[in-house]
Amino acid sequence: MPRHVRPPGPGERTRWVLHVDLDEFIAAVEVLRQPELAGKPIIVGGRGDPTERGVIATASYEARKYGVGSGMPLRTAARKLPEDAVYLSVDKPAYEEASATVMEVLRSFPVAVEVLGWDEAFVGTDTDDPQALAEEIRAALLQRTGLHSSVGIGDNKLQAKIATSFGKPRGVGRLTSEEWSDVMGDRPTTALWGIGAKTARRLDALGITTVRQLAETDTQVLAETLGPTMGPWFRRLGRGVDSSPVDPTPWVARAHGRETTFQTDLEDWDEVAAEARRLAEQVTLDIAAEGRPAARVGVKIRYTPFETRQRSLTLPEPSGEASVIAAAAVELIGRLDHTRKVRLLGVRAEMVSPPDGQ
DNA sequence: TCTGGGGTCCTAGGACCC
DNA sequence: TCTGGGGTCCTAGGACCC
Repeated sequence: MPRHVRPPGPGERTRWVLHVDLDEFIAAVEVLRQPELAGKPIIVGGRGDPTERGVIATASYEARKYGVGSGMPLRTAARKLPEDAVYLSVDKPAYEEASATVMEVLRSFPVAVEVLGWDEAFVGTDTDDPQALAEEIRAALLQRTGLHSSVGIGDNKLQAKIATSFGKPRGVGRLTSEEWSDVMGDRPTTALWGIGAKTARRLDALGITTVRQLAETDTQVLAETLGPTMGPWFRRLGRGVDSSPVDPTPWVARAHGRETTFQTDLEDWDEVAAEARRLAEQVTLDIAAEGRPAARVGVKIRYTPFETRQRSLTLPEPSGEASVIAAAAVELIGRLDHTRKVRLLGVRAEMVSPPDGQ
């Protein structure tokens, strides 16, 4: 396979970037385990009970025909879907295992692999035939995991990521600097990876609605209105420019958190504090597994009516003790508005930086 | 009876020090 | 009696992503 040359080293820019994205990953893993579900509308999310509070993690393509998708409340989805729809709870270990195999397959190619999540990764390569490599990767993934995927080809990560959507499902899309302006120019700014609804609204206020307008806006103006870092970065997004290399360095967690949504709102703040202690213990187990103590502790509260608040503090000294983390969480709970009802509670711990060399 | 759970990164503003 | 300006740390909050 001479055209794939050699694996690029860490931090090295490659000629091509491929973005590999598994199709309906979570639903597809469930079908592998229960083949009789194939072809049915499948919803994975929450505890698998559409009468409970919870949202969709993944909907199968069959289910998406009914207008449901990721992030939609399960109760809303249940109203749109037919009787024979299947609701499943989230089985994290199963997806982690499937994901590990997927990444193993990618790493078996002479490329740099940067993992983005359970079901997607960037691949950096100097091959002279990215299309062939993309097809080879798709075939290898299907053969070795039974899972279908889509691949985007670009000159950089930003382009490759967007290109994948042009290939979905089960195909290969392409978006390079040469095509950027023609393909992306008239699209709304939200078509860019990194611009969501809130930022789009702020850009709108500046008279910027399309990718082309964003690309042509003066850097100074963007820096002044959107911040010295974000402003210029948004402009680069608009131009399809992204110089960040595919980084194969293993991911190191900065923080761990646990949160729960209560099926009925909590009004008793003693119960909220008790729940915070319970979550703090789970977080302590998570960070103990990393082998690094917590430097900061935070809590997140979602009230009813829907409103989110966060509080955090720096510990006097880093600690991996459940009692210390729990006490900090309870202290932070004390700073919140106890006249309100609680629908969600989260506790998180930011860990000290890993020893040297990241 | 809408609106999860896991994260990352950036910014504004105050405190504090020199 | 007046009180600038730079640097750093901390808290709160927000945006975004999968």
